Amino acid sequence: MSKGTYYVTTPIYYPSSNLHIGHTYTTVAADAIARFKRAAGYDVMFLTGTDEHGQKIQTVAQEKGMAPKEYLDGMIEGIKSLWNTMEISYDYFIRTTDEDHKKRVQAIFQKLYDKGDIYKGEYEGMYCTPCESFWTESQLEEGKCPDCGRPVEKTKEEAYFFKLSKYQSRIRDLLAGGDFLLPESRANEMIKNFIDPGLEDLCITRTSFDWGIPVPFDEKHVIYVWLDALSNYATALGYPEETEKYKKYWPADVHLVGKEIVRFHTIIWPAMLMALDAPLPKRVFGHGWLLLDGGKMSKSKGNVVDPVVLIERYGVDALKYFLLREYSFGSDGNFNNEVLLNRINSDLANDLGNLVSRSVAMVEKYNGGEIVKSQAILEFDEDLKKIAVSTANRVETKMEVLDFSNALEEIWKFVRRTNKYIDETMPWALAKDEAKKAELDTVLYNLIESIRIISVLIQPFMHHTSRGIWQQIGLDEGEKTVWESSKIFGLTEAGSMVKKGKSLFPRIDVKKEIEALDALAGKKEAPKAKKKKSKEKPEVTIDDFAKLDFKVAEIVSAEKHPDADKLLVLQLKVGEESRQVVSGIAGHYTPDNLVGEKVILVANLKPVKLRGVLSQGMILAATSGKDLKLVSVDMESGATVS
RNA sequence: CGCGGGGUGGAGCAGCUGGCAGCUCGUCGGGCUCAUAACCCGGAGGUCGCAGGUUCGAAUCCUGUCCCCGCAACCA
Repeated sequence: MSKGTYYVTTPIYYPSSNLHIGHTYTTVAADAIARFKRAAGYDVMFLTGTDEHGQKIQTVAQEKGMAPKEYLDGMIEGIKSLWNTMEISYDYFIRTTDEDHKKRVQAIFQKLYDKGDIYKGEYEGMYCTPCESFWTESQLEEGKCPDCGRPVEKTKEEAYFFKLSKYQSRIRDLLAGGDFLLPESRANEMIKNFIDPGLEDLCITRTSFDWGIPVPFDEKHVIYVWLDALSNYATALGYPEETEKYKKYWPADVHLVGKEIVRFHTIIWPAMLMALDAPLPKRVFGHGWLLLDGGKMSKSKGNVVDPVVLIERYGVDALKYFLLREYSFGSDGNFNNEVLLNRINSDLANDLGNLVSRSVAMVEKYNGGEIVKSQAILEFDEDLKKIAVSTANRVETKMEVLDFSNALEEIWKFVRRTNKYIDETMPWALAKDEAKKAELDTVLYNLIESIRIISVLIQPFMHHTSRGIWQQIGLDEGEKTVWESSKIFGLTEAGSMVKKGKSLFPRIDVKKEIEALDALAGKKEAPKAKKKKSKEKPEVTIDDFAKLDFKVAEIVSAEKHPDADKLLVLQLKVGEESRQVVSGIAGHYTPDNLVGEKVILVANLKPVKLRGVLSQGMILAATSGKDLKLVSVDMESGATVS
């Protein structure tokens, strides 16, 4: 009976804080695929889980005064309960702290090492001694440790490397080749940005923290994120053991990932598998982000949308429908409450909910709730039936390429067609004429049958609603609710009884709800703002301060830096002395209106070259959000400031 | 000339393997009264960022140009 197997995954999420709507988005999409494929007769494996190692987890747990595992157990309980609430039909939930995962990662590491694709080398990075942390150049904030604000030093440590470079040309072929990575534009991005400039071997272990899986033969090293995390897709099936499950489901049919981690899934992960001589996943889909007011959602901006609030108010199915219907899966989309509420009202309340409500009401009113089959045929029937039985095929076509939005749109075309059928046949008019009883019966039958088909079609996306509909139209889950039954018109049995129930989707007062949601968001932001202040810099003594030499300087001339957008090159006069300073204020000041300005210079800062131009010191400016103003003072050039 | 995405009726988007410019919301007018003030029909509204080119024909292909947004770089 089974058409074959289908293995779909979400990324494993990093539980350093609560999940937001972006995580929900990926997971809801994966769930829809899983349910759709199951309905279509596949033996489906749907995997999700959490990535639980790394320094950040260790730190967060420490801040809360907990052991990492204790902290994680709480977080994972929360995540599982969220997926539970959302009726996410995952088959397995992997945690990278699972003992069997750890064992398997070690086995993979060993295998790669034996093969010669892992070697010992030296990792060079910026090290903050007090925090015992390595940082990459880009993680540094103003050249200082992003955690404590203290200076870092370039330091080397022993580490293991994976020979990523060895697989460069094979990876390039893979990405250039076709539909391994969708949407296609992302493949170009990978090739041009990362592969063509040359892949570097990947550092895969650390000694600077210990919350991770130890290297099997060298315990002071722990395996760093990628080898550990990416392996989950295979270890969840038992790999590297050739278990039944592994043989059955590997390779994965699709990895769903957000665009920010496409790189790891389409370069590092395939390279690892190549090194292991394991089959590659068939496809990686890099979906877009949900943006908030046009910007990226981030915890630091405090603009994260909490799915739980939305579910409590509008229900799981409404949120799922919205996420899948509103956005093109491959591109970024703008999230906002008004769009959400309007979509719920128009598609779910007005079109679908109201269709069920009015149809069931008519069967009750005109036929005492009983569905009667009659021989009468109306001129509108044929068109309705044609659309009814052909919608499933169109949905299948769209789902094949993960086009959720248009898959749902196809179903809704049918929903609207059914609403139109009511207007065309005017059952209330037929009901007034005894002679038209047979026609009325046909109309009511066709309505309920159409609703049955709709309920089957929406099952992969909103199975809760499907059940609600079955209750109202007197249908039991069974052969009349399986996917294939949506391709046949006429399965509803004569004599079955309908019963009006609660509204499937009550209409929402958009204006009121937006106010309510804003109020909720407002309350939540207040405590968040306080938290941010904890990021103040450490206390200093007057001696520390006295080390700095501040002077008033006059800007003599200013021009744009030849090779940088955001930099201006300033010539300053400090008393009798001249200085050249490069400053990152091009976004806020034009060279012209700077000349003659008197600003404050940090005069004894070590000179550096910025994009090739010498900078002897820095000038002070105040910033708030996107605003920036130079600190200026009306004092003679050369005056000291303290 | 770092990489990439985008600029289509009031809003949000689709179309982009070239062939009368489409969808949802909003708006205006009409119909209906079974239904969750819902449903159905119709109208108004776009020189598809701008300028060239290829073509019988371009939103769709090519060239140039302007603007927006990510990433990268850089912000002493």
